Amino acid sequence: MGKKKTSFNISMSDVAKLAGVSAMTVSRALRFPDLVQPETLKRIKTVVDTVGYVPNRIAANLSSDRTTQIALIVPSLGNALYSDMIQGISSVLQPQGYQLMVSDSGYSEELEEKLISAYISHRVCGIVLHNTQHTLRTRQALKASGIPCVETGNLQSNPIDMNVGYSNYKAGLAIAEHLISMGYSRMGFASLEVKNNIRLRERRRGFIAGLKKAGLSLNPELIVVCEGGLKNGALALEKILKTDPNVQAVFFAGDVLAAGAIFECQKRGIKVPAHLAIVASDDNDLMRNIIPSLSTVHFPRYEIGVKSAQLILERINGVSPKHTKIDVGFTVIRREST
Amino acid sequence: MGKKKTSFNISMSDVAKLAGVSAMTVSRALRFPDLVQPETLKRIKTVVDTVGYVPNRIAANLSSDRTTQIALIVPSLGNALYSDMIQGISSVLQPQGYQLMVSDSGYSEELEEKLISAYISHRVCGIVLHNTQHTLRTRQALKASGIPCVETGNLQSNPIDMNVGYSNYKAGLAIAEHLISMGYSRMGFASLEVKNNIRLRERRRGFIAGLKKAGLSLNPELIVVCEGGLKNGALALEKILKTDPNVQAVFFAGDVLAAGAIFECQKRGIKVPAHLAIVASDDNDLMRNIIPSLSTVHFPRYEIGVKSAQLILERINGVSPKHTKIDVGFTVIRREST
DNA sequence: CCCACAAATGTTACCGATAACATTTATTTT
DNA sequence: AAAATAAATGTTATCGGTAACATTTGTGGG
Repeated sequence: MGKKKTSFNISMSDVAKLAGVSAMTVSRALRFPDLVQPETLKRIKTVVDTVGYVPNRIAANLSSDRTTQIALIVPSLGNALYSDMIQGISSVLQPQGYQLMVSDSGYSEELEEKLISAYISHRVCGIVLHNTQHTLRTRQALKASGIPCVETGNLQSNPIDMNVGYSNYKAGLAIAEHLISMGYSRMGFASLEVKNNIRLRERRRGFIAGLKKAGLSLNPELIVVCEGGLKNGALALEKILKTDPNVQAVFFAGDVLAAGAIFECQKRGIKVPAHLAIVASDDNDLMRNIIPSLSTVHFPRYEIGVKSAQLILERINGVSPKHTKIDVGFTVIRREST
Repeated sequence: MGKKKTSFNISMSDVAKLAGVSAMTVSRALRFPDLVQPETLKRIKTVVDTVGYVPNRIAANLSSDRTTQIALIVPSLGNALYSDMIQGISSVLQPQGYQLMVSDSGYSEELEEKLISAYISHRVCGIVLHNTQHTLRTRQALKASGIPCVETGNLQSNPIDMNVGYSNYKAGLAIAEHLISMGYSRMGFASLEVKNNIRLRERRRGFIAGLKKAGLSLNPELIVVCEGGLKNGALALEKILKTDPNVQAVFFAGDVLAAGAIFECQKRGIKVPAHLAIVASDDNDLMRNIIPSLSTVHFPRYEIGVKSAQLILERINGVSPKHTKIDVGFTVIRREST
């Protein structure tokens, strides 16, 4: 067992002794003060404060077989996108006394598997996975664990458990329709590598479908794949213009790329949208304020966070949520760039 | 005790029974495979895999009185700045089998206190606090807990425990020197509210000191305080120009503000740096790629993360770090905006 | 003044792992 | 081959709380 000389910590029974009560009464005093006589309560609180007792939640968790920790895994904390969702989750969890733990999978399915395994091992009471792909073993382990799990972002056809998000396909389609309605017909598309990235694939698929619906097609050479970063947005634009100098509108499926493209246009003196229209697919502060401001698709990320947290809490409280797959939709916002 | 009907989980002794060994051997098989005979090991592993056993780390933590979780609290996850540091921390922790848990204090000392209290309660084995102020009780609780703690960002005169960062004062001073060396003398300064924000206060103090050293002074009316966001950077610039249309250079102590100012200059047709020079104080992708690209101070955030994690691991391993206060320095990077 | 019943507190067993020590089995030394 | 040493596994007590049940104390009704 843990016979350790370390731990010069005060335990609950130490507090109990000092207050002249049993450990159980201390436990009650801390969790259900109403069940303890006011004077006893006061005595206990005094002891707790003076000795600086901090309950050992590990022991509590083990004994009660429940925790108040909820895990969130995002592909990269470097992307401020997730911030809104985190705020949304926290806004629900915080008041209920649950803690959120955030991890970064670095876009790696293997790392994600490790993280999730660790979280299951820690018996977290809920898991939120944002826009990630999962290994088969991850899916199985999560299902077997019975831990409430929400996948956010792209709406899945076969979610592990619950799903809150939007249809990237429809978003792509809506972008196409928007550009078409503005009178553009000669289009380009740029994004990060779509392999292993459902949401980008879906957006692209939707975009192409939207064009087709209007009798237009997308020249395959104008479908550009590039690395992330502002620089690469510029490079993607360059590539597209080289392939077809007469392209009228480009959909950058990624906010950073679009911003990079805008900067490149500034450099080259290309007027946006007079010479070239540009749309991005994630709304943020930069999209709104860059010059020209960028037309984008806006996803209600805060709401996604709220809904996800609510679903998990319902599950924890033994309620079966009516809907375990929630489409929060999106909005196409037209700004100066189209 | 926790006599609960829930938990239809497989425990270690279940695995032991199935494998025909004692629980202790299973425990060893999982943690020190070398101590277990190969065939026994194989038998155990087979059982583990087939029943999908996931060790209960809560129990392990309680028994061994140690955890492998390290907490990081940042003021806002909305700021991508922290990402580099997080990567740095993870790069050290990951290979050693430690997990990082990130929380957002929302710039609130009270929330931070709660979070830290929860982390102490969870007996995390290390805590990293980035650029936050702390309540007295937080400081006391942390000290009493004995948990290794690193404050990152601004170098403190009286850290709670350990400290990895840079001098914001020196950074401000360096910015002043840079601008002076470029021949500017009529300066402005803009930042978020400095109250409760040591690092901004320090940068400003350094900046003013740098000017004074060169016999220059900063018109107090040209010290502007504003809210965050691109928009407000623009507003701050507007305010400064209104107060003194002949100002030559403005130091925006905050990357987002500086970018907002650049956009405003574009809008107004103000040539940067010909008409007005602009410097920012945190380097990132946007600073590098915005047009004109922004001169900034670059802080080695990844390295801060690495160093912090190393310090904590040394402590955990019983090594007393030689230096518990590390100055990682910074670099002034001149780009097109000055 | 006794009994029923609620309020306040205590007792006990145990959550699921592990450290320390004990025991058995295999291997080597003299 | 007996003794000494190492390798492999088992036994026991326990980490610090909590659920369930037991007990004591307090209250009101008849």
